[in-house]
Amino acid sequence: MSLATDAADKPTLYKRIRADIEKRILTGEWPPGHRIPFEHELVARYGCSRMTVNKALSELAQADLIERRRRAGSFVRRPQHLSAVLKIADIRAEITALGRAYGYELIGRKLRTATAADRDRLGVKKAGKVVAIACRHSADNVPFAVEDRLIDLSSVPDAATADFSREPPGSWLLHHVPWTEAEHTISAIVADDRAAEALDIAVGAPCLVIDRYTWRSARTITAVRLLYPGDSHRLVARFKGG
Amino acid sequence: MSLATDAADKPTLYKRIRADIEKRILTGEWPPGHRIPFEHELVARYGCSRMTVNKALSELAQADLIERRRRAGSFVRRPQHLSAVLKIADIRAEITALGRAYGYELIGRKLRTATAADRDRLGVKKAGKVVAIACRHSADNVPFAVEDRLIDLSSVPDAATADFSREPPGSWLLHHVPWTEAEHTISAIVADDRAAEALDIAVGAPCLVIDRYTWRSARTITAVRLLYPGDSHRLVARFKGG
DNA sequence: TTGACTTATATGTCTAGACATATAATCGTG
DNA sequence: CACGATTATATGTCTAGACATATAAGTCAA
Repeated sequence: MSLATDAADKPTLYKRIRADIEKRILTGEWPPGHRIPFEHELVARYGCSRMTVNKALSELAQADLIERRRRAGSFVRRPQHLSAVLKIADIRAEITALGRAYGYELIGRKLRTATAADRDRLGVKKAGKVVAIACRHSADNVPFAVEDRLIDLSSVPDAATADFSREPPGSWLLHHVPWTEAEHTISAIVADDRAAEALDIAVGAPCLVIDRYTWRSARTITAVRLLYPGDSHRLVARFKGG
Repeated sequence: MSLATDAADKPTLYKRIRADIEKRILTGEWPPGHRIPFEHELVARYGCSRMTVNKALSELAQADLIERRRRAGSFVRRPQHLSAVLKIADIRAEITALGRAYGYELIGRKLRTATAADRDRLGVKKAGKVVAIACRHSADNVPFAVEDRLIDLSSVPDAATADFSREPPGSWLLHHVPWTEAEHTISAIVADDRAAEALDIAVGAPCLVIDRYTWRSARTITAVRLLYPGDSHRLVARFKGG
């Protein structure tokens, strides 16, 4: 019987507070920039202790839905563009799932102290050790993608001794290192001599480029550039919306 | 004077507890499946109250780094698969959000009975009416993307009379038609004569292509192809792991 | 052996306080 | 008016308890 507002079942109080606020943000009732009620106001409204509303607000802040500023209050954060779920699986899994034979070839692997370019690419300031890896993935013996990767050893010490001659670094990392944030940048280029040779395509042919950066908290794990032949490969994202 | 482990500066206690645990997980000292110390053990180790370690563990759980089970304890989670939220905003909103001047130009608009090619593109069998739209988006008066769109009028009758000379069809649809499913296909091509002229780039220059199909229930709403200059435009997707 | 019941226990939620800290607003002074 | 010092206040962190709840593990009967 849904007679009352929504105290029907019985989620815990802080979850209800969180859900209430979340709903108002998502429906646009509280637009970006809107100041949500102060903790003491919510305490009064829900008749609970401050720690309870604090927990609700802290979780909303952790989820980037709101921003909290001392002395000023808590505010609805800006973004909320049209968002979609894009699944970019581990390449080995992707090819295997397509029912094609996966091939992997390690082209090069170097362990070095981070150069200025490496630090710039990883977005770190201190010069620690890194592993640079170049490799090629193929499907049914046809080049599928070339990979150029940098792994920060201060974040992933085990990568120094991992055997990447048989297991692709992407798969290895996925199974050994949890990540909290990542960023993909997708762009297009035309193949230069080196790319053309590695992918067995013509110089000047279009290539799809995916630059992926992965972090654990604020710490960089790895930066990878994947080059796909653009006319044969397609990145498909299917998702549900609202 | 970094003599101790890392109590040098002074993050709050619960953050230090969280960081300590996180580090052990990252280094592999506590592999997936490992049971981390019970709250009361951490309370003893850090000499604090249970709420403090609870906050640290709760955040690690919210970040999916650990899994907490009543009566059993807290366990290191297996690293998650790579599935991500890709944000592809409405182009007008995207450019505006960048703080650049949005420009829009309708190149052509045709209302016609669906041709075989149209039906194929929309994935429909019956020959209904469609609107074909070609337009160009610019940022600070520089071509940003060209759009080639087909709208199924049997799904969106209002589109027949909508004024697309001022409002881009993407924004119009986003605000008038709810969608339930969409699919993006991203690929790379080199510019042909027509694309080169529209985007003001050289013939043979790389272009990023996004083909987007949108449905409501099983009904096609629209199919659109967006062409971006590949060397200047980047599609950025930032997301949280899970 | 299997299933049902009981118990012990780790986490989940909550309270009513406390002090710390960053900072928006205000006040004073040059 | 400009600028530095002061103050008020909202959030940040923490405590020492409490009771709730799910469930692993043990117990006992069929």
